[in-house]
Amino acid sequence: MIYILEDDDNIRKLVSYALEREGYDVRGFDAPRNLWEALAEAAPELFLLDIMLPDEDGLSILAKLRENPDTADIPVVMLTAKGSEFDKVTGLDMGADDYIAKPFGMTELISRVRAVLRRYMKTAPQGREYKIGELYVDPAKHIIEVSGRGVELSYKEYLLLMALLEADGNVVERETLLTKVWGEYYTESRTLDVHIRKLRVKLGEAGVLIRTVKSIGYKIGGEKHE
Amino acid sequence: MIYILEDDDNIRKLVSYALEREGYDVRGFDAPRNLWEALAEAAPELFLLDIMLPDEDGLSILAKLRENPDTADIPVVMLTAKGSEFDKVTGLDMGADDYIAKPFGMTELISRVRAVLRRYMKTAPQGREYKIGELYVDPAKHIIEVSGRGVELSYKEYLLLMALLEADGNVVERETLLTKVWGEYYTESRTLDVHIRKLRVKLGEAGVLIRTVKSIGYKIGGEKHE
DNA sequence: CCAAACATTAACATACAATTAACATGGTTG
DNA sequence: CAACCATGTTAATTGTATGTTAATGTTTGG
Repeated sequence: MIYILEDDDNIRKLVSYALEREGYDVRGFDAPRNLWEALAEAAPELFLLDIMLPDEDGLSILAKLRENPDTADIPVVMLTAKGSEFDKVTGLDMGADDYIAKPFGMTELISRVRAVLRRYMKTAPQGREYKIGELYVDPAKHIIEVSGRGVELSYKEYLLLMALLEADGNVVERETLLTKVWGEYYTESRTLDVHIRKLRVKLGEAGVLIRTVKSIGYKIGGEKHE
Repeated sequence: MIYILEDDDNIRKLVSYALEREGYDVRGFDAPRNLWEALAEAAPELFLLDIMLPDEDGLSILAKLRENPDTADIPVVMLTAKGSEFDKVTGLDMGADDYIAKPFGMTELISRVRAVLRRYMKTAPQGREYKIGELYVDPAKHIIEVSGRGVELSYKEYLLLMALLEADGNVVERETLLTKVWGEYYTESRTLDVHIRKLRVKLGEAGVLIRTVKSIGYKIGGEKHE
């Protein structure tokens, strides 16, 4: 999702249209207050900010975005009608990730947006971590810890644990676990139970987090049902 | 240190002078081969590349820089005499971090260079060195040391180590390592294992830093999280 | 053009993970 | 309360990924 703040209706619509054709979700705003309202709901992946606006100028908005930890790391591209270098310098040094001088072509806009997003993707944190009681799991680093002590899991045990963690406390049906860990074609046997057991044993004190939901499947942590 | 590759003496000297006044160390090159020679010694923090050059064009140089793990992460700003959007797009999509269309003002140049460097600082606060336990690696100077003693690695061993280091402790899948080190078309064999082994042996006491994550791949470094 | 360094492959070793079978337990239900 | 059924448990067997070594190709630099 890209948020664009631009008071000129023509430019805003043109830009929105161009970006949407590229597959981006776009939401346009003609005044800062609408932007702030939308931000309360959800943050975008990128901002396009006009530097010249009726009431509040683009640079002070940029500053506010950088102050707020929720938006500080979201890339910002400034749109400026003034061609003077002074504005460019100021904008860049305030922490904008790029700027585009009007009038600009849509091809240029798109390539800039893409470039900024690509740079950002490289640094964005991908693998989230899980913490449930004494259990800590970092999938990206393949680290599993219970009370700070590392635990070594085999591949299937790991897949099983991940399947449960990803469900976020919801019950995962036996069949779902079997397909997720063993693939589409599994043969019914005690295999799942045996692996659940080994997982519980290896997790030690955190083993009790894995709960049996009889006749349905298993869940991890919390108290949620279905 | 900034390296600038630009065949026009006037422009090169002008740019060098402007950047030096800002406190940057600058080294100018009028032909690619001189640049490659200098790169064998030490890598810069940023490249300024002219897109139009006598023998080898700037884009192919950009491509070569991106291929080499020593320079792949160094920001590149393209200088272009052609104003057409096509060139800009191409340059950006090749992985340039910014471009500047000639004729450009020195103020703009400096602000762009500063912006790119600032962005880069955010993502690479370590300054392109790696230290993990007794292992020290400086890709820019191509130095690998274990407990202060220099270690000589072959090319593939080096690529392998870099692929692991760049992942920053995250697990790198076998397949990823194979494509990163051996290219898109590799044949499955024990090659990866053999190279991992040679790496571990050459790294001596630091060899244990490379950890096998069975059924997934390898990772380098510790277990800590906070 | 040869020697050395390096990369790859093959063949085998090893460790340990996955599966299965056989049996145990424990709770539910009529 | 007894039969039933789902799950737990254990241990033996089978299977597989990776480690290791040595031989064989392949570059490269003098």
